[in-house]
Order: sequence, then C-alpha cells, then structure tokens
Amino acid sequence: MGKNLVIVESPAKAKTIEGFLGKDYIVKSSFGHIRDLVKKGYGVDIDNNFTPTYEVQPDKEKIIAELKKLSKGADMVWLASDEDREGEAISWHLSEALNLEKKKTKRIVFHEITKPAILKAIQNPRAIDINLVNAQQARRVLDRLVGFELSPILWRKVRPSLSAGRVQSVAVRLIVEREREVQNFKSTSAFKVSALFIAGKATVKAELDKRFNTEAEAQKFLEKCKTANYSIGNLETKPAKRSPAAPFTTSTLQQEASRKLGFSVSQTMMLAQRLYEAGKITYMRTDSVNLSETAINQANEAINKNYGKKYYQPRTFKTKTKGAQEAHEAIRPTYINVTEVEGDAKEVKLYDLIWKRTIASQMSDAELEKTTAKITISTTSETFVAQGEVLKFDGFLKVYLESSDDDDENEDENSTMLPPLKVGEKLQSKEITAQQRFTHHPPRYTEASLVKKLEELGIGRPSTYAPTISTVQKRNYVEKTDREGTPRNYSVLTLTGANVKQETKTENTGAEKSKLFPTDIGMVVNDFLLLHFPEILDFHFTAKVEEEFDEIAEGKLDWTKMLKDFYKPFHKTVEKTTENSERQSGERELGVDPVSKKKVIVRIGRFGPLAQIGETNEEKGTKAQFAALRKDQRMETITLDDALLLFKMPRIVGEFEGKEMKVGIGRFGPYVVHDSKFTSLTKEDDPYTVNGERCTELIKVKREKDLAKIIKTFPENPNLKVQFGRWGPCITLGKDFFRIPKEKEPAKLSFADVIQIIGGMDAYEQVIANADKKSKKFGAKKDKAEPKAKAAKGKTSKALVFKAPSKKVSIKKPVFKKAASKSTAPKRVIKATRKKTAKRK
DNA sequence: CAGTGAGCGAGCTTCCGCTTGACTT
Repeated sequence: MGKNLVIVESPAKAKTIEGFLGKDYIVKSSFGHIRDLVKKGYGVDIDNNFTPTYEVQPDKEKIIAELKKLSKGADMVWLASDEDREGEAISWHLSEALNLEKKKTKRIVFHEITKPAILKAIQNPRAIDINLVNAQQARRVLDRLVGFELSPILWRKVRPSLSAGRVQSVAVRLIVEREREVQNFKSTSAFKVSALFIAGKATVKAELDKRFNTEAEAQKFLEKCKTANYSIGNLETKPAKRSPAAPFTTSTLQQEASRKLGFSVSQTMMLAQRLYEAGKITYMRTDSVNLSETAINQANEAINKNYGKKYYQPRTFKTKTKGAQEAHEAIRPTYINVTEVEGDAKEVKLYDLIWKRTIASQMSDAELEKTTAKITISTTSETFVAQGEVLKFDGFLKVYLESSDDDDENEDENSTMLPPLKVGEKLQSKEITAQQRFTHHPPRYTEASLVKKLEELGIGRPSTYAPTISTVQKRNYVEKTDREGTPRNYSVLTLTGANVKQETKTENTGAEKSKLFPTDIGMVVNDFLLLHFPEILDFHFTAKVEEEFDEIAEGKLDWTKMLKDFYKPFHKTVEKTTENSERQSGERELGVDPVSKKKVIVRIGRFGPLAQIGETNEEKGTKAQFAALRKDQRMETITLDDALLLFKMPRIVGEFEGKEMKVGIGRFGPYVVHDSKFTSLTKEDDPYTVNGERCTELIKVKREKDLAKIIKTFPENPNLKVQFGRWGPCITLGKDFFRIPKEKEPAKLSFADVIQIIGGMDAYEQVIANADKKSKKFGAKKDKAEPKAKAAKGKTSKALVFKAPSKKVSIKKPVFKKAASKSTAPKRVIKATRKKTAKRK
C-alpha cells in the first residue's frame, strides 16, 4: 500500500490519530474551515440563484499549499473532518481547493478518537454528502445575507459600525427583555412563619404551611400561638433518590465552571483548550453527552478501585438539546485513571471538575429517606411542617453534585435530620418568628446562564457561545458589571413565652455580581430591530430555519429555493425599512425644566446617551444645553430630577491662586480641575455640594504627593522630569514616558543624558511636536494616534516610548514603539501584553 | 485619563462557524 493522507480539523487530533494508524498514513489538519465567502461585499450572487463566491482565507494559504503538495504524492486522500454539517462542508471545500480526484478521495467519519473507532472508519468510507454540504451553504449564505443587510440599516438609522445577526441580535433581545422585566417588577411581601420546637432533648425546626400577607394577620396568628399546645399530627417517611447529571458538553461545562469556580465563559474555554492540547481531555467544543465504550470501561475500573463495586452503575445519556449534531464525545478526561493533573492552578481545578462529573455520571443513584412531620396547633387550623432528610447511600454524591443557578434563597437548611418522633407526641414551642419576605425579580443573566438559554433555543453552536458573548459586549450592546445593592427594611415578629416582640431589620437587596446589563444603545437597536424585523428576532427563527436545513440535508428541499423563499420577503422589508423608518435615537421626554420652562429629553448622541434642555434653533436664536449621562444611568430609567442635576456639572466652586476650580464627574468618578490639572474627589465628597475650601485642600494634598514623586527637574523644560512612575523611576515628557536604562542612576541624570535616552534631540523635539499636534487635533475627525505612531517609529524614535497605562490601549495593541537601534536600546518596560502572548506552559 | 453634542462627505464598518496562528533576537 502506498502513502495515505488523512485530513482532520484539529492538529491535536491529527497527532493522536497518527499514532493509531501506523507509518503508511500521514495525518494533517486543516485548522477548521479553509474557505469562506469572499470578505468584500456579499459574496453571494443573489440574481444568479444565490451562487456563492468562495476564497481561501488568507491565513490558510500556507496550509492549503502544503496539503496540495502532500495530496499529489498520496495514493489516497481520506477526508476525516467532523461528522456534522460544517465538517462535511470542510471536506467538500478541501476536495475543491485541493483539486482532488474522485477516485483518489474518500470521506470517513468517527465521533470518538479511539483506535477501534478510527480503524472502523477507515474500513467504512463513503463519498461526500452533497446534500449535507448544501445545507451548510444555505446556513452560511443566510447568515451572510441577514448580517450584511441588517447591519447597514443600523449604520444609517442608529449609528455607524453597529451590527446585527441571527444569533447576536437574539442574545441582545434576551438581555434587554429580562432587564425590562426586572425594571417593571413589583416586589410584594408576605410573612413567613417558622418555629423551633423541643421534642425531648432535641430541637425541631418547622415552617408554617401558609404565609400571611400583612403584619396584622401574622400578629393575630402569633397571639393565637401564645396559649396553644402542639403535637405531632402525622408522620410520613418516603424513600427518594437522586441521579447524576450527564457528562459535560461545552455549554454545561461553561455553566458549572461559572457556578462552582467563578470562571467566565471565555476563560473556561481557554483553559479547556490548553488541557485538550496537552492531551488531558477530549475535545471541548461539543454538544454530545456520549462517552465512548473505552471511557465507560475506564470509569468502571476507576470507580471499583476508588469507591467499590457498589458505587458503579453504567449509564448512557441522551441529548436533550434540539439540533445537537453530536460529532464528538462528551468532554471527559482522556485517561480516566489520571485523577489529577499538574500545572496551572485553574487548569487543575477545571480538570478536577471534568473528572468528577465524568466519574459521577457512571455511578449509582444516591438514596435518601425523606420524613415529613405535621405539627398541629390546638388553637387554630394551620399546621407546622417539619422536614428531615437522611442520606441512606451517598452513591454519586460522594464525588459530585451539580450546582443550580438559583441558590439565592435556598436557606431551607437542607437535609437536616429529624429526631425520632411519634404521632401524638407533644412538643414544646421554644420560639416562633414571623419574618417579612419579599418576592424576587427574575434573575439577570450571567454569561453562563445566557449560554444555557441560547442552547435551549437552539441558537448558536459550541464553538460560538464564547465569541457571541464577547461580540455583544464589544458592540457595546451589553455590559458585564456588578451593582451595589440598596438597603431595605423588613419586619420580624418573635414570640417567646407569652411575649410578641416586633423588630425592624435591614437587609441589602438588588446587589449583582458579573451580570449582563443592556446598554442604552443595546436597547435602542433591539427595539428598532424588533419593530421592523420581528421574524429574525423571533426566538424560534433559528429553530425554524434549522428544520429547513435538515430537509436540505435529507435531499427533500433545494437549498437555493429555501434561500429564495426566505430572501424575497426579507429583502422587501429591508428596502421598506431603509426608506421609511425614522432615525432612532431612543428619544424620551422627561418633562419640563422648572427654571427655563423648556422641554427636557434624553437621547443617543454622537458620543453616547445625553440629556438635553431645549432645542437649537437659529431663527429663534435658541440653543440647546447638553449633558452626558453618567455610566450608571440609563435613558429608560433616569428621572427628570436626576437629569437636571447633570446640568449642574461641571460646577465652578471658587478660585484658588487666581484660577477657577471646576468640579465635574468624569469616567473615573468625581474630580476637581484647577489650572488644567485634575484631582479626584474622595468618596466622602459629594460633587454637587462640595465647596471651594475643601477642593483647595484636596489640590494641595495632591500637589504634595506629586512633588514627592519627582526625583529631578530640568530648567530647560518644565515638562521634563525624572520621577517615580508606577513601575519605578522613569522620565516623563508631558504625557510620554521613557524607561531609564538599568545602569544609570535616576537622580544623577543630566539633561544631556535624558535627551540621549529619549533618542537624541530630533526625537525629543518630535515627541513635543506630536503631543502638541494631538491636543490641537481634538474635536477633529478621528483619532490621530495612528500618524503619531508612524512618525515616531519611522523617523525619530531611538528609544522606547510608551503611553501612560490605559486598559484599552494595552489590550488592543502594544503601544511600544520599538527602537530602531542597537545595543543601548532598552528592553520592554511593561508587561502589558503579557496576557496575550502567554502560552501554554 | 477626565471636555465634545456638527453634517463641504472620502471610505469604512457588518454575519456565523470551523480551528489555532505568532516576521524577529
């Protein structure tokens, strides 16, 4: 037999499979899709039966060249991409792009990476399923058409650079609608009654079988209890059992890692990727809950060895996810006998989670015994109920228990044991309390609970959950933030002996951590799309088109016909909307300004949400006043009073050294600016009332602090200093920073030394000129940082220049301008880019 | 770092799914 070329999607998979197949087989990977619709324009010829135009993705040119060469020399090419719609398309694109001969090409599939599975696949090859490929083309083209027709409408009607799509727009809708549910939620309260009884030597905790709507009713009930006798009216013991959850899919892994370990969705995926690449776990982007036979056998061994035979119970799970394609196994340890891995702490934790979940899925049910005791009250018909739970056999609970999203108020002191009780037995009441409890609004989404919801709706795929969440945040439709709670009073009535005591207590309510909130722009875009394109935004739109894709895959429906039927009415709506719809600014009238008697509105402006008093009208000579909304304010909920307060800012609070002091609220909170220098106000200072005296004080303190940082100044230029920066001594020139070479002593630097470090006189002057230019360009068209960077790099800079650290900049691209020279060139200063370049260990 | 609230307009933005890159010393 001659040489065989096998092509799979993932390089890690290629490595594993090569080991199974011996030396007649070369296994290579395509790194996912290799061709896509052309990037420019639609890439689809709509008038010509939706003919797509594909191009090899630029980053895949190299791999295609290599595969081409290898396929030429091979006797047989085995296309082994995943067994799903996308995988079939990858095989098809490969056969096209590599110009493979039909008789030299075979298509094989397997959904687990085990030796028997691979060998069996090789023995059962088939041809490319063109129907399945067409289903993928339909999916791809539909997504392109939806995205590329909707987005431009948003550019015209709302704001440039926005986006819309089949998946992201529904994700945003979910978050917007949930937020409105929260806003419209009216909390009600009721009194929950619980009691502590004494039975012999033991205490029994019980809860009343009803709640009281008012404090008066609760009070009345407690009055009745004063003279009451209590006895066991009924006892019931029932066996119960609990079963383990299925092994992890991408979505359930993301949820559990979020609940149990506090990882974000993308963090989980990054860690899982590393574990996968290290050969520790199976593939992490999967919707399947299946375990291979090999894995089940390994689990059997591990359970017998670690816990005993009684704990083993083999199970197979069926996916409940609609539209699951199950091209892979569930996520599991590659070798189940490896109970823990070494290395990065977070990887270790994630592996442990996967290991436990996998093992637990093959373990016995937990057996419980639930006892319910009803306690009668002699003076009234209500009854108290005490519940106890005894674990008879722990089963899978020995290793793993799935968490739930609403662990909010499950304070039922779960699974306590009841003492031995008898029917008719008398109980002593020790204490009865009636506590006011409030109803909760539906929970806001976390990243993970949003993924769960999307999966339930069949929207998105394992490979896109994490990217979707980052897209809606990048577009500024959604933000993940914390929110501080507000205190709320509640009432507690306590009966001890013959005394009822009333207390008012305070609890914190509404606090949120890492939850998804819609932004103003997110709401405006959502409302606009929902108004004009309800079909696309429908929660079942994806499910509906998926059904049609399935029909295409089964050969029952022509893919271009499906697209035509979709596109015709859709495009009509697009045209109608482009022509007829109003520009959307989310404008909302708040009321009238009592001072000027002019209308106050909020709307989205060029730089985001703003409040506006009056209108600009040249004929009448009126001019509108503007104030940006604060970050924690929403157009939908801001009140007139809050909006009016915004116009009080910035506020001139007085004079100091002949220059005025202005107080404002900026991106980083309240500040006072004096002589164009900013000083932050402290938490105790209210920016609306703080006076000049206090501001002067703050400015003086700031000056002293700044002064303490300065190591050296130069008479040649007051803006040039040697001072302590965040990472030790450095040279500052205006807002540019320069690193001091190790061998130099900061305090002893001369002006000439400094110029040399900056890179010579030319460079020095250039930096000053660039700084000037930048400040002048303010309010001009666009951010002019780019030309500045070029100038500095191309001509002058011989030293490293870096800007003051700013989160945005450091993540996006390194702001270092690398020195064009040589030995004296200092090394990198900050590790701002480290995260990005950090590798698997 | 923090302000701004227009339309003399050139050309850009955008989708969803697959998968991991990585010029130099």
